[in-house]
Amino acid sequence: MVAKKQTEVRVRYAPSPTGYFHIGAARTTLFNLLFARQHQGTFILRIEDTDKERSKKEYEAEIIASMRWLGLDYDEGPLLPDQNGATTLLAKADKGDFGPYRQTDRLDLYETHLKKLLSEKKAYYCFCSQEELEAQRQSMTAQGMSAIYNGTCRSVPTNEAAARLAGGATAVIRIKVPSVKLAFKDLIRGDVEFDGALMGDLVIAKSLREPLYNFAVVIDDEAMKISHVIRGEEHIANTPKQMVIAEALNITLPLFAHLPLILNTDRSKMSKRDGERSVAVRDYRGAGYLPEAIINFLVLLGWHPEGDEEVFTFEQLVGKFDLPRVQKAGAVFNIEKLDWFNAYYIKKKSDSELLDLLVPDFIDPAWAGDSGKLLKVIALIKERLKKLSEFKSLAALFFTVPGYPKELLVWKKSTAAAALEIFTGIHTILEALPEVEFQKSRLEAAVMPLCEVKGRGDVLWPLRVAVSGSQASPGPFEIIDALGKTETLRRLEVAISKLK
RNA sequence: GCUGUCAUCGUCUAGUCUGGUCUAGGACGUCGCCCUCUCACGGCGAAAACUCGGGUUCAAAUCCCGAUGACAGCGCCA
Repeated sequence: MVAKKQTEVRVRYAPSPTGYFHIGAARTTLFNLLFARQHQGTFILRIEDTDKERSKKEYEAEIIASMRWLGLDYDEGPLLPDQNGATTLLAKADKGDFGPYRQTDRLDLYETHLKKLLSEKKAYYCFCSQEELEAQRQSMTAQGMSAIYNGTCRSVPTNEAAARLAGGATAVIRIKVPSVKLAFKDLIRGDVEFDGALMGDLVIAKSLREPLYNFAVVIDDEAMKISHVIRGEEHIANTPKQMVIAEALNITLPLFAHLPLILNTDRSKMSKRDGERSVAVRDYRGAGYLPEAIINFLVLLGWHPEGDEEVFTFEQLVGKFDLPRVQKAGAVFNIEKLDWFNAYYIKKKSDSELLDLLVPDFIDPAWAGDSGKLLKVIALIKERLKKLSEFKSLAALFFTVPGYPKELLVWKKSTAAAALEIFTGIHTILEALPEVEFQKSRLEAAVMPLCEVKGRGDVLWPLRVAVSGSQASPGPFEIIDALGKTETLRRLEVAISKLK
C-alpha cells in the first residue's frame, strides 16, 4: 500500500451553467446521489463555468433550483441566497471545506499547475492558428486518418516561445500525449482501452487564466477528493485524456462509471438542443409532473434491481441501487411510462396534499377562494389526472356552467321525450330534498327509486349530462354533491328548457 | 472517415458473470373481457423479443469468433 487508501465516497455532479437543468443530467445526478447516500458518502455540486461565453449565473440558479425541487440537494457546493428569487449568487458563501466550488473562483490553482507542467516541459505553448489546425484536420480525415494535432509546436524552444509570447503572439497550452495504450476499468463497462498515439497533444488551456474542461476537471476532482466519477457515456472518450493529464500532474484519478445515454424515440441522444421534446426539468415541473414520479421513472432508465418490482421511494432506492446493475446500452425516454408513474403518484396523494400542489399554478385564479369545493373536486378527478396541468380542464365543469348540444341529453337507448319526463321527475325530487341532504349517499337514496322504475341508464345518463355537460365525467351524484342544491337545480332547468 | 461503446417484446427491462429450472419473467403502451349511465380507477386475459452466421457442448439468450446494425466522441465547448 502506497498511501492511505481513500475509503470515503465522494461523488460530484459538475454542470456547466449553459442551459436549464436537463432531464438526462437529473438522472446522472440521481445516480450520483444514490451512490453517495448508500455509502454514507458526500455528494458535491461543482459549477464548471470556465466557458465565459456560454456560462450564465441565471442558469446556475436554475440548475440548483431544479435539483432541489427534485429532491436532489447537495452536501457541498455553492450556496444560493435564494430569498426573493434573486439570481445573484454569493461566490464565496459555499458550503463544504473543499471550495470554492465554482471553477472561475479556482483560477489560481489551475495557473499554478499549468506553470508547473510548462516548466517541467510536459506542456508547451502552441502558436498554430485555428485555420492551420482546421486545414490539418481536413487533410488527415481525407487520408482516412484520425484528425489529430501533428505536434508542430512541440519542438519550439522554450526561449523562442517566451519571446514570441512577449511579442504579443497568441498561443494555447498543449500537453504532450505519449504514444501508449491508455486503459482503465469502468465500473459499469469493464476494461476500456484507448490509444494515446491516436489522440495527439491536447489543448489544456487557452492561457494561464483560461483552463479547459479536461484539465480543470482533473485538478478539481483531485482537490475535492472525488472518489468516483459517475457521468454520461458521452464522456467516455474524455477519460483517456484525463488520464494523460493526471499522469503529468502525478495525480491518481478517481474510479469511473459511464452511464448509458438517454435517447429520443429515434434513438438519437436526448441532448440539450433537441427542439421537439422538452428536456428541461423545469418544463416537466410546469406540466405538472411530480418529483417522485420523475425520480422513479428516471432511475429505471438504465438501471433495474433484481426482481419484478418497479415502484420505489427514494429511500428504497438508496438501499437497492448498485453500479454493476446499470445497463450498458442507451435507454429511450418513454414518456407514456413517465405519465403512468405520475398518475400513480398523484393517486397516492391525499386530497389536501394535492390541493397544495395544485394551488396556485394549476388552477384557475377564480377558483382559489373555495378550497372546500376544490377538495371535493380533487377527490373526484384525481384518478383521471395524469399531470397536474390537466386539472384545469377536468375541473372546469364544477365551476362554470358547461355548454352542450341538447342531443347529448338523450341516452342512446332512449328518447328526448323520455328524458324530459325524467328531468321533471328528478327536479321534483331534488327540489324537495333539503340542502344538507345533498351528499352522495343521500342523493342516491333519493333518486335510485326512479331508476328502479325507468332503468339506470335512462335516468343516470341524462342526469349526468345535465350536471356535467359532458359525455365523459365522474358520476352524477358525486358531481351534484360538489355542486350543491342551487347550482344543480339551475343546471336541471337548463336541460329541461333545452328539451322543450 | 477515425476511435470507442453497445445489441432480449413497440419501449424500459429480468435472466447472461456461476450454460440445463427460459415452451424467456415483469412493467409501460396496445387489444379484449369484467365492473359500469359515460369516462376514469380497479380486476382478469391476450398479442408481442433472445440481430444474423459460425463454433464449443449431451445442452447456449447465456461461453468463443465473425458479420451486421445502432449510438456516442473526434473543439482554443463542457
